[in-house]
Amino acid sequence: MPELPEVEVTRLSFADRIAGARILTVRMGKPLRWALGCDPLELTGRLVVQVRRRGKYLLMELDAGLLLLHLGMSGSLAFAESLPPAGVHDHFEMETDRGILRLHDPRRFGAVVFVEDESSAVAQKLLGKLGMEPLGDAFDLDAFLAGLKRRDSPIKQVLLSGDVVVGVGNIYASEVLFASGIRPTMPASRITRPRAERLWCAIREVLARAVATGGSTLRDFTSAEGQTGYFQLEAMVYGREGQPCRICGTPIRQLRQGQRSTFFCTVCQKS
DNA sequence: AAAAGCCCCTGGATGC
DNA sequence: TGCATCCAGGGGCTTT
Repeated sequence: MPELPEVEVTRLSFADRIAGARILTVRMGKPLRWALGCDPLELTGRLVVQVRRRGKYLLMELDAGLLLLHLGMSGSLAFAESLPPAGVHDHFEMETDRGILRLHDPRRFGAVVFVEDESSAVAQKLLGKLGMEPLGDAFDLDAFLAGLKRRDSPIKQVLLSGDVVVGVGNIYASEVLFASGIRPTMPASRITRPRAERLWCAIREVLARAVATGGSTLRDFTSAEGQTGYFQLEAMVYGREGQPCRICGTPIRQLRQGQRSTFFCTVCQKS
C-alpha cells in the first residue's frame, strides 16, 4: 500500500504525540515478515524518543534501542488514546502512557523489528543499501545521473528498486515518468541528461505534493489519525488503462514490468 | 555486480 | 450462491 508519501504522512500524524511516551505493554499477533527480535517484555518501561523515516521504513528511536517498522503492502498504523478492540489483522500493539500504537496489516508483508542501533547487522541488512532520500537536500542531481548511468534495466524498475533513490513505489513510478515524458521501458543508462533532470525534479515535486495532500488512498490507506488521502484523485496515469490521457487524449496503456503494472501514455512519453 | 524471478499473505473483484 | 482465477501500494532472497 504505502509508498514514501504515505509513510511520511503516517509519521507526521503521530511522531510528535508519541515522542516522550513510556511503553507499558507490547503485544504481537500473527507473525509478520520477520520476528520482533527481542522478548516484547523487554520493551516495557522504555521511552520513545522520536520517530524518523528512512525510505519506507519508520525508525522509532527508544531511549535504548530502535524499532524498525515497515508497512509492507497493506499495513497502516493507528495511534490514539483508545482504540476499538483489536481485530484479526492487528498484529502489533504497543500500549504507552500517551496512547496505543497499533499496526493493522492483513497481508502481513509488514514488519516490526527491534535492533540495538542503526549500525547493527540486522539494521544494516535492511537499511544499508537504500538509495538517496528524494525529499530535502540529500537528493543530489549528479549522483542521481550517475546512478542511472550504471543501470541498464528499464527506468521504471530502477526507480522501483530503491537503490538509486528510495520511496518511489509502483504508483509514483508511473506518475513521475509521465510527468517527465519518459517511456517506462527506456534503459536507465540511456536517459539523456535533460530528461534525467526533469525526472529528478518530478520525483521531488510529485512526492512532496503527495505528502502535502495527505498521501494516496487507493484502497485503505489512512494516517495514524485515521485520515484518508486525496492524491488518487489526481493520478495522471496510474490505474487509468484505456482512459484518455489527461494531456493529449490518447488512451493510457498498461504493461507488466517485473510482475508489476506500469501505466503510460504512448504520445506524451516517447523516449 | 547486476538483472530477473520467486515468494511471503489475505481479500476484493471478476468470470463462469 | 459457490468456486476458480487474477490482481493488489513491497522487497528480500535465490538464481542466472
